[in-house]
Amino acid sequence: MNRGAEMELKKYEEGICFEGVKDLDLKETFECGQCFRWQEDEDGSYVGVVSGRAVRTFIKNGSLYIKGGRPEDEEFWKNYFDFDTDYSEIKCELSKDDDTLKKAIECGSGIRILNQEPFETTITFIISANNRIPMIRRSVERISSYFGKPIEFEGKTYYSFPEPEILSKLKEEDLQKCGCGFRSPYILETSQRIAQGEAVLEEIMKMPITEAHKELIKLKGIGTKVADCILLFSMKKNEAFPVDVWVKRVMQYFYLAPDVSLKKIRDFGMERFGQNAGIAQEYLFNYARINKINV
DNA sequence: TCCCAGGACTACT
DNA sequence: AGTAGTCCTGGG
Repeated sequence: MNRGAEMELKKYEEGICFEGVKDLDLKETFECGQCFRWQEDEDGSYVGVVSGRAVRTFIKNGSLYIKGGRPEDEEFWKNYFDFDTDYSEIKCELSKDDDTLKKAIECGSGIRILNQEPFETTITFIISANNRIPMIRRSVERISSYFGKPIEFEGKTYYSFPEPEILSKLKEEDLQKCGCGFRSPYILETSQRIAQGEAVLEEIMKMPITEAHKELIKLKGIGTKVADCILLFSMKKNEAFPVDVWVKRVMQYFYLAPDVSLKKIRDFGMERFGQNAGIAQEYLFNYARINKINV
């Protein structure tokens, strides 16, 4: 599973650069619904803010360039892009005896699961409930620019996603201004519980998935699906299988009956795809959206 | 004007 | 345990 030895840090004056990256397509990875703060530029590069770091990323000749990335952050970015996981091997395993996944993987072979910051991921996916991607992006951007810390990069000002302590002190109307709607009180209450240490995401992250999931859904605004997203996208739980409407459709279409419950789909996905359920879910999700699969 | 969208909550059987 | 009705918001 570890191909970190193949990865090398190439000298690059304006930032850092990883040579020989495999199984990575920035568009597929940044626009598959797991993250909401990367913005594509005209030249195809992406600018984003990750854990307080504003950078520009692009791939050239098989190398990933992170303009603005600091050399001392090599491990941070290696972890963020999940470079210690061998996606080729996982794709091979998932394709075996599964024609649906084989096709789905061909449609999004450059998708990687990013390792994101737990608190930002938690709030972001509370916002995702019954919401569309452009609206989620807009709310997260507003929360950051109104309440985050400014970061200068390439002559422009970007903003970090605010800490729990900051969000916990806001008023409901502050979040309404960000377009959070009925989720505003959920964001506030969950931020307060985290800021006060009643819920410790770093501790939840260490728990086995079942226990961690149980802890997460105790928080306001977090149900089964949102908890699974937090586990998969920020807590290294690749066995999590978030079932949203697209995954529901693709699973009902290819694997199950058209009327099975969300819980059954989740159980089936985790059972069938095991340790790689979350990665399988991303390929299937992407495939369902591209092909507008409906049951 | 009505309807729905990448769910969760609450209040019911 | 499992299921309806309701919820901000904005785009079709």
